[in-house]
Amino acid sequence: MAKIHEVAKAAGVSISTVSYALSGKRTISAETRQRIEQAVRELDYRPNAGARMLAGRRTNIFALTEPFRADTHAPAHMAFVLATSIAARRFDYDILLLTEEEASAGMRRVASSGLVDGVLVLDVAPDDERVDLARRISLPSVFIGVPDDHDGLVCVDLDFEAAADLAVTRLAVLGHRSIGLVGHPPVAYEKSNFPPRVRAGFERRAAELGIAAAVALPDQAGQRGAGVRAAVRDLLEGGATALVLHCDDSAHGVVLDELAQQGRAVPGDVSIVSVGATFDTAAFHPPIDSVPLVPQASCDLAVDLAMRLVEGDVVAPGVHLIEPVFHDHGSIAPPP
Amino acid sequence: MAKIHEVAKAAGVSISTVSYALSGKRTISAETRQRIEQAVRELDYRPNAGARMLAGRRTNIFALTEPFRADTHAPAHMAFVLATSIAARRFDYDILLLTEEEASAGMRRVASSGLVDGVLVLDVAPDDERVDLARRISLPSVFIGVPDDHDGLVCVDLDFEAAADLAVTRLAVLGHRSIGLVGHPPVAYEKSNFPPRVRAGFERRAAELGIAAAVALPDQAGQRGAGVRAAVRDLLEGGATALVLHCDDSAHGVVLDELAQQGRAVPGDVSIVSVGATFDTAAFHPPIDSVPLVPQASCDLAVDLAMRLVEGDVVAPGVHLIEPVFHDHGSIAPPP
DNA sequence: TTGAAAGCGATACCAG
DNA sequence: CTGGTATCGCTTTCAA
Repeated sequence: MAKIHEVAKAAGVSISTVSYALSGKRTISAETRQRIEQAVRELDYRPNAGARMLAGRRTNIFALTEPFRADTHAPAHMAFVLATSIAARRFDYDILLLTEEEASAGMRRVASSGLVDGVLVLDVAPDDERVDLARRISLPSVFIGVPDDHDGLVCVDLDFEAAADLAVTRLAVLGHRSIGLVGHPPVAYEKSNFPPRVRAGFERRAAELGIAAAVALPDQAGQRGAGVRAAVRDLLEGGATALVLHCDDSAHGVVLDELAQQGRAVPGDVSIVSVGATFDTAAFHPPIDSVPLVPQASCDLAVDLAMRLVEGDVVAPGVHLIEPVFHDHGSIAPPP
Repeated sequence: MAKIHEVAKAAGVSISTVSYALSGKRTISAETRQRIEQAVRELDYRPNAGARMLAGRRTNIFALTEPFRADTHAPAHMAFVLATSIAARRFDYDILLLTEEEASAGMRRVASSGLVDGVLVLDVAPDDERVDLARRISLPSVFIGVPDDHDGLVCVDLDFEAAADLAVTRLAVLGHRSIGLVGHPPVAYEKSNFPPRVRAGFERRAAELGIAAAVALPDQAGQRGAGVRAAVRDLLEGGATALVLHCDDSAHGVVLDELAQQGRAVPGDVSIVSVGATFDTAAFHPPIDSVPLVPQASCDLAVDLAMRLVEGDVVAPGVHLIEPVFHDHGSIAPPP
């Protein structure tokens, strides 16, 4: 709990010199800087957060709003929270949590109390009420995800269309002429933003390449993945030699299990590519090729943009798309 | 972004009166209070967080340290984070997230920078490194969970022994004389704190009542819950007429599925009670009686204690146990 | 390259 | 019951 005053005295300089030495906002002679750094170390000095917030223009805190919705997938969500925190720490920023009701009311609160420098918006819904709020408050905000109405907002997301495109292209290059998509349950195509984008990219690219494209949106409510199993059978009977998966963790497992039960080898008989997964597709047996949604990539970019906004730099509003990357784990091959 | 000065002017009083009116630390005439409250509302005034931290003795922020361990169960963890946040808001406190490496280093950092008033420790391991840290820093801290060495620390947790005791007692009252425990995988009994406590409570109470008690700690690595299924078969063949479950979500499902396959009815042929679950056991088919671990209960108590510590009140160090509650969903009955 | 001093916006003590 | 004001610890402008 040493104060800047004590550091200054110990180093034999003024407090303003200490402040500048620490912030680096003014050139300090190497010698002086040495003495100050040593004093800081010896006293284990850390600037008082409150004083810094009051005197400076920065709080060094970002709010993270995350309404835990009923359909929120906990592991994926946790990965994003973690990634955000890691990204923020790289700029010496902390994360303040705004959950549930507070996800909206809290945005107002922290904005007018000057508790944070900006807001990171997680778990974005198509008709998210935080869209209006973000426009109303004076704080910079960055959405991790894309609401339907995002005029003037800064959003970050994986380029899901390009991801599906990439998956289809890789399969086409190997010679596949008929590909199936195992998607989320139908409801996800109304309540979420990205499933339709995957589907669109899938269908568009297939059309461009003159490839047969079939889509199955199995309901996952069935026992033991009955819906998913039926979807797989339908797609294969329809002539598909490859499957693109855009579904959750367990559905991936069910697909592999169904193929195994049918005695079809991966990738010998059927090729598989996962799109937009946040879990580790290499952990399956066999490992599955993937064009993943990488939380750290999204959150790094989001925090970068938030920092720029805090600095007062101009940031183009709109959706900042992250380029998809293909991860090869050996689950695709030419069709039999 | 109105300031206290403007509120004072608008209400025709001094700033100290405004401050006292808001904090309630001094009696204000009803009339004056009215005018101030109106001014506050009209200007949408909120005290500046930085100024408050600097001038007052409080930051109104708690740090929440949560190292996302490899074996952290995401949904349960999320429930605790959420519950902590809700509990804190009731005292007008916010939650600052300290994740991963920062879970420890961050404790030091926020302590010496005066960013928070206290630390809530989540996801506690038996040999948690944050134990030493908590003793070293000057901030109040409350552990949600119990480390092996908790001398002088304030900890909060469900009374797992009493929970198992309660489950056994209920079954004994109905006439069961042989009960089986389906537990976590063996490794959990070394790496976690509470599984042994459930086991101990289970065995002790059974011994007291002269009831046969068998324990199975199935490995969950097997395909389709093979380990859990084998455990259920063993216990029933051993004569058990009731099962106490202390295992994860999916293992619960497997137990029910195995019983169904064996053609045994619940609770007609076999009674079942879940102990220490954080998920909704009433959602199974059939619904399962439960002595749950309720995140909100733990976190409410933890925040209560943290508040008392912040206020300077004396809080008895040691483990503050939460009394278990039995939730009846109709899955227990007299033995056949 | 460095120092002195004016705030930042509340809280809470000392008066009245 | 209400007001004036010292104070919190730092950042940053103005001077040297």
